[in-house]
Amino acid sequence: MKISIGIIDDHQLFLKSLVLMLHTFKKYEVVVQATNGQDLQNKMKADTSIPEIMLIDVNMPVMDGVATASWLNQHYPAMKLVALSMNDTDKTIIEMIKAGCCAYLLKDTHPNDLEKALNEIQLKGYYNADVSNINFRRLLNYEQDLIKLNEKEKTFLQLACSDLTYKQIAALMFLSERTIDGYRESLFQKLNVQSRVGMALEAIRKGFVKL
Amino acid sequence: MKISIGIIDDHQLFLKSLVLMLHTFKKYEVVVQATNGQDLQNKMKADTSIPEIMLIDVNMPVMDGVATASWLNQHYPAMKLVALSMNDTDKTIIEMIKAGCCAYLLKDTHPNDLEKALNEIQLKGYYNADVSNINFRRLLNYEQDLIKLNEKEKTFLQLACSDLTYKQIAALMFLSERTIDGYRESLFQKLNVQSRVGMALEAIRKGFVKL
DNA sequence: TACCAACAGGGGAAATTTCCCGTATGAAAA
DNA sequence: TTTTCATACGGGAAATTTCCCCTGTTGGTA
Repeated sequence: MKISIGIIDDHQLFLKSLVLMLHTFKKYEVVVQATNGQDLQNKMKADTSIPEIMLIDVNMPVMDGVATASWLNQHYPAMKLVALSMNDTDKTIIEMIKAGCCAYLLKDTHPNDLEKALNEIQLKGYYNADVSNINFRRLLNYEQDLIKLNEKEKTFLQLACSDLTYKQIAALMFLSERTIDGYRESLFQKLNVQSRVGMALEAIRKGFVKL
Repeated sequence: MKISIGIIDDHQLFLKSLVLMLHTFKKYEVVVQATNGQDLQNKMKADTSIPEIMLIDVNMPVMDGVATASWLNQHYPAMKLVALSMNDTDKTIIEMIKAGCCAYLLKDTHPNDLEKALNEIQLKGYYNADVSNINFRRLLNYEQDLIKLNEKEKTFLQLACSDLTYKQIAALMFLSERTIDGYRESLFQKLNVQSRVGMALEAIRKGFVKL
């Protein structure tokens, strides 16, 4: 009896290629393919075949990796979720783990390592990726230097990443310039920067603000 | 006689999977695989098998897609170069074409389309990707709104994307604050922004400065 | 030779950002 | 009930950014 696998990735070429690759691993069989979380939900409804292991790409349109992993974790708690990503700098690593993934693999891992990882997941229920691949120190330190922002701060940060002056931002948020000043100071401290430019850049790096 | 193909992609999993996929296309055969331009150069030196078509990933460490395509175009002018990328918003599309690529494919194209594209490239020497896949308007307008920066401006822009003050930047560039002021004004105009924050953000969006 | 375009720089001023100081209010905790 | 804490706000000032106007040099080029 082969072990059933599901794959979710928005890149058709990668998705289909990976399916081919998994078929060369004699023990495994791909039973579900989807290009995003939404797509998967539809296919899981229609099709009754529930894979034992699900490979999930982190970056996807429509319904991303974290949301998909959370959903799967809730509806199919027994399913082993594996996150697939391009770059380990991504702050979503920890979020994928929190969302219920038992393994994290980079797309530049060797096929042999993928097979090994799958075996280990099947056997032990989890897989610790190669230390050389993922920056574990960052991962472990992540929680403690995880910066928490409240809604107002997030709104302010979003608006600060633009050509707007603080006065304009204050007007948009229906707050006094002084109050905005307080948020700025708080963000400077949390992000460890000395200027608005630094703040904007750091906001993007940390993923608080997109593009 | 099969048509020989080369593939360059830093993601092992994708690379190897793609090789498998190409082997399912009966007419094609992968003769060279590399994880970046540098790697390819070494392999091309050692190995005498020169592929007719080369698939090149745009985003790679060490030696990126554009540099690799240029090098191949110079040293193997007869080789048909195909750019592979994740996102069509990338400004490197036009650069890949300029570097000598005769086709541009997104990684979320369907395998069937890849095969069609390869056939067409083999036949006609080039391939026009599906209009629905690539934003051609952007591509066509690209040249005219391509922003040209001289070296000093690039250096300044890079330094401006930080916590540094203009005074500090001036010192680092061995220029007067007034001169820096001129560069700032020039960049504001070219990037169509009103503030340093906007400039930094736009610099990142346009790819002049890496995150 | 005179003109033009580019680059480098100076003085000054208004707008904005950054950083002090301190106050008030309401909710939660001691 | 007093204390603590988070949030909202104000005045003022220094630093920085932004925007004017104007000078000089250099290297083509008409």
